[in-house]
Amino acid sequence: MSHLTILRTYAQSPSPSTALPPSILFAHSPSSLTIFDAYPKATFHFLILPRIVSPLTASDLASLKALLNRDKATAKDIIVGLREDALVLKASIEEEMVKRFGYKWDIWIGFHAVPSMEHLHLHVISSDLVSPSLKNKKHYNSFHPKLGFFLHLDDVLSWFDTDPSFYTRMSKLEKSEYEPLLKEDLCCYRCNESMKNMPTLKSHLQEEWDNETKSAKTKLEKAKLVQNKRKRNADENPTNVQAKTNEPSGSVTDKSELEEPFKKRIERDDDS
DNA sequence: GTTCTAGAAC
DNA sequence: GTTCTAGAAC
Repeated sequence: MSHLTILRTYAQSPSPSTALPPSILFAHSPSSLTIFDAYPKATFHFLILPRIVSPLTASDLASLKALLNRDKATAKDIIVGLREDALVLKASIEEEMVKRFGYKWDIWIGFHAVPSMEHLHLHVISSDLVSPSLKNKKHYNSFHPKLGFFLHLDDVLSWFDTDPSFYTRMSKLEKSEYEPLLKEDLCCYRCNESMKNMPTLKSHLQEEWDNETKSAKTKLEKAKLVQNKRKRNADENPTNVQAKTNEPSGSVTDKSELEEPFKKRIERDDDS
């Protein structure tokens, strides 16, 4: 069995849960399979595959390019379907992030412009890009969120609503246009700093993620303190909650801690 | 897609 | 001498 066609074999399976072990298959529906990427390029990395069900053929679903260059309405249906599955998956990844790491961080959903394996597959990958399987420049650049090789799902969906000539142009997905991107110099997608080589980039990505984790946890701790303080104040003075919560706290120096809940309150007022 | 390894880069 | 990349082989 060739590694290059293994995904098609999965997608053709009439009974995925009996054919595939739970170490490969994460979930499935009548229209798709969600599998663990065999060589995850981040802490969380899954693939969503559309199943080959009539009237679709393996060749319709060979790649994003193949799909976009067939019937436009069908292509949109398939991609919208994959999106729904991806959002469900994203929610369960976030739940797992909170369980295992105490906070949640970005998850990217998209296609490679030029795939290296046959059969359409949607990547759902956490933004840390910290993984032993991320080994070379091509691996990294293929997921760099601003380089152009990784096609964010919502960008691809937006092509359907632009003028037809733009859709036609984007649907070409020419190898010659995208493959050179994989050879671009290494640079951190977060801070834009250029990196000499892969080992340097990998330790930098680890650092960036560590910093993200640290500040997320600090933020959560601060929020908890504010919450506890409000609760204490309310308990001490149940008849005058409003006056207490409006007191300036004095110790909070970071404005962003206050802006976020404030913004939400404004939005709620606007909605009603 | 990965593994292996020659030779470039340091 | 060691580290690292990138192309060939699978």
